[in-house]
Amino acid sequence: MREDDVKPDEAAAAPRLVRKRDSAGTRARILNVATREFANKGFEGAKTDDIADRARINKRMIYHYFSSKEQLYLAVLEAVYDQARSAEHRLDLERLEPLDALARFVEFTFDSFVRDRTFINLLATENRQRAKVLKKSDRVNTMNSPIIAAIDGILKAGVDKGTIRPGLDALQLWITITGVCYFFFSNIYTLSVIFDTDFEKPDVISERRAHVVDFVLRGVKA
Amino acid sequence: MREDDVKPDEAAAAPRLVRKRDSAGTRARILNVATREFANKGFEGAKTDDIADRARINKRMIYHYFSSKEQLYLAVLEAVYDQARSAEHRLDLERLEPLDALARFVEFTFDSFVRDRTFINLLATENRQRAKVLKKSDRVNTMNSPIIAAIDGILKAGVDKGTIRPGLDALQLWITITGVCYFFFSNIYTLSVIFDTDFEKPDVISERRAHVVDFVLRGVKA
Amino acid sequence: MREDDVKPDEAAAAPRLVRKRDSAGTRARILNVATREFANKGFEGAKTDDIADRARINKRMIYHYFSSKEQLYLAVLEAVYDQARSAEHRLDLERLEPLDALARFVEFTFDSFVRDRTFINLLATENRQRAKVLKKSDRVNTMNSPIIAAIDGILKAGVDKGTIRPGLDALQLWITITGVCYFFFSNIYTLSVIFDTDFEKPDVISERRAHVVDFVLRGVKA
Amino acid sequence: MREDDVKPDEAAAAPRLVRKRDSAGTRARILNVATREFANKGFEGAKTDDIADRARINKRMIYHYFSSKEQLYLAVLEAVYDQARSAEHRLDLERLEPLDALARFVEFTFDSFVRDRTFINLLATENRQRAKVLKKSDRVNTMNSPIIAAIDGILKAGVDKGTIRPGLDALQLWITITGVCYFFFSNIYTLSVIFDTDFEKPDVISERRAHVVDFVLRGVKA
DNA sequence: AATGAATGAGGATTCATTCAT
DNA sequence: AATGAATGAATCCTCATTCAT
Repeated sequence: MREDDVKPDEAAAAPRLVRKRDSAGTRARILNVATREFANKGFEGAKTDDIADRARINKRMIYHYFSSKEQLYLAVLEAVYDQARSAEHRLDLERLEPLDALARFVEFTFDSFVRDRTFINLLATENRQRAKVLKKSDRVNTMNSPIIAAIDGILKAGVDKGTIRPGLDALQLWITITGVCYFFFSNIYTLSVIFDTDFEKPDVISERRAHVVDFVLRGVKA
Repeated sequence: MREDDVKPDEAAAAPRLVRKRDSAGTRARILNVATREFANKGFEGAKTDDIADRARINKRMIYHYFSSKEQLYLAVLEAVYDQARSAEHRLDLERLEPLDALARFVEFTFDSFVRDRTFINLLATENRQRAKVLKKSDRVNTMNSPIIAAIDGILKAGVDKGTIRPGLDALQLWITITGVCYFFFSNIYTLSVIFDTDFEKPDVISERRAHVVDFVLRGVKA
Repeated sequence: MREDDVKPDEAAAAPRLVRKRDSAGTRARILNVATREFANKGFEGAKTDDIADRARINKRMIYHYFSSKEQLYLAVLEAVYDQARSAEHRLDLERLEPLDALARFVEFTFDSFVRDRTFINLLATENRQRAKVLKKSDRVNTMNSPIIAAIDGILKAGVDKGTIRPGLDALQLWITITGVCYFFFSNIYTLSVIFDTDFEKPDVISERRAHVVDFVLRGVKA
Repeated sequence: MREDDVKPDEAAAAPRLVRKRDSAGTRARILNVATREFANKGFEGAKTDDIADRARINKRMIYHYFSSKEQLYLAVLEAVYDQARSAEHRLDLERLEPLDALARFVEFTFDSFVRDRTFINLLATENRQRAKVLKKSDRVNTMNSPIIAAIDGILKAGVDKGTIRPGLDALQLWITITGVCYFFFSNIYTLSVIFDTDFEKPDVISERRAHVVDFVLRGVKA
């Protein structure tokens, strides 16, 4: 039972002979490759040998920079949460009309999964092991508060303007929006089998996108 | 990195010396234990040794009845889909008013995850490996059509009666409902860390349940 | 590293439902299949499961009739030696002119390997394990004396008639004749690779046959 | 059914604690031990665990240096063919009179099997599996051409000088010479049982040797 | 900083054989 | 006579990690 092998990494492959004692580069290359490996194969399925091979570094370097497979995996999780948060940060929702801001957030969330399911895969792995590793992070928690605060602001503004119904909780809404986007992608392979359809086709995806935006706005409007 | 071990299986433990040559029983016991193992540890993380120990059978029997770890895992997937489908079947939504029927379906979906996250865990594993194994099943696909047909019937009835807005697609709605319930549970561990809250507490869960039912009905009403 | 699988046995396949409690038939079928299995895969490579499957009998029957894998293997060896001896017996060399008799024996030996390499394969296996099993037979030894006696008679007659040179030992000659035929077939696969030729082609075989007969007669003539 | 165990390897035993990180040495030791194991037990009968134990290396090293049991076995085959070829090379037959050269080649072939039956045993195994592994070698084929060319030269010279009869084919003669020596050793255990004699006794062996040389020369002389 | 060699504890799977009917 | 269930000891191979340089 072997996963489809990830292709050799072009970005990583390049500076083979040139590079010598490039601390930051080596570390970054390990992290990049490890992110893909853990996302594609899960924690147990990812092999340190493969990561070393694909990163074109000596296996010993993994331990030099990250101490253990688990620590490397945690570094991957933290990096990926960082990226997600800073992408949200760049959204700049405050300047939009409340309903437009929500629509944009839904689209942003949905599209982020269209581009890349790395985050979803890592979270699947981490939840299967009950967040055992993520719990050990001292950087990750409260990382998501800004987006909840932003949504809270939008809701309040919308209620004030009469465009959004009162009584909505920002955290619940965030979970709902994320979930309604997330599930389609997190389960896209089994859904494709069960419904005997290829859910990855662009038109299926854009149909889904339209439904999600419409549905969320419906549920939120005054 | 070892998962918290599943507790020894009481059901399985009982008839140690009494049982002899109980074909159906042995098979069933393997399947039960394997379901929990694969759900708790994923495909790679589950160990045939552990399954054999916990099922209190000789390891060789796994191969006698299921040929390989992968086939055993597929049998688990099929069994679990079967159960899900027959639970849906018992719902008997047709007799209710359209909006009530939808509410009941949402509650049923949500509650099924409250009781048992086995299905969620297995799907997480299976999606991480791109449904590689599920694809090989010749029993699973189209298994879910009945529920889509049922929802379609509800939507049509609701539109006729003027209680449900027109233009909704049954499959999209099913994905939305399932997703809005599913994500909360599939990601409950990482969410708990990120938001520094215990999302498993009963009052958090029932708050979430109320929100979901309310939100779906809002999105559906005429 | 899996051997080319032997095809399902038509002879054995037939009387599936008809046969019931056919002691001699069951035993014979096991022996037939086992002969092929041991010849094709060696002692270690032959699997009792496969033998049972191909003989279409319950695995337990092997133990019923033959006690163990090793005993079954010994029965195969004995049967195969029996057949070889009785084929030699039918040769009836005494009535021919000494040189013709030798020529005929060479051809017979050579042709017996063309038809069937079962014997060669079994002997290869048995010699690799230093005749450990054959030693345990109380039927096999001295089985080959008749042919040596026959050759001895031929040599003496030929010397008397002046057609065969004196000083030849019957046993040495038997080994030489057998060896000169045997080696070509026992090593036909590696020879084919080493010399990059297909030694199994009919014309290659008949060229070899002519050489062998010619060479032996040359070595023997007065 | 366990083969007589090979005695612990003195050569390998020595530098237990001293040796550290000796790449070439480790590889060579594995290859040596594996050669004996495969020769004594065949491919299926040889156990990687035993090889590791006897080579006094960690089992993992076998896979480090040779990737798999089959690759290790192929390396053994190639090494053994290499040795055979270079021994032939050292023979330097060209300087001798044609008949003496052939006599010497026969004696050399015979004696090589007296010293060591490793090669015979490995070929027995490999032929039983139809040269499946040897076929995969890209180094082995055409390895034996030099000796055929040498014999061809001898035959031509002998014919020219009138000491060797015309019409002999070098390849056929090589097969005949090899076979006439080989069979006695490849089947020495079963022959000993069948003829109830110990064919390994020195005087039996030298009697055989004299016969073979005499017989080949007879078959070749003008 | 970087490397290749080395390790020990598993991991899935196979196998000849025996048990209970 | 015949069967399917059950067993325990191997067997090849893998993996995260450490050693020596």
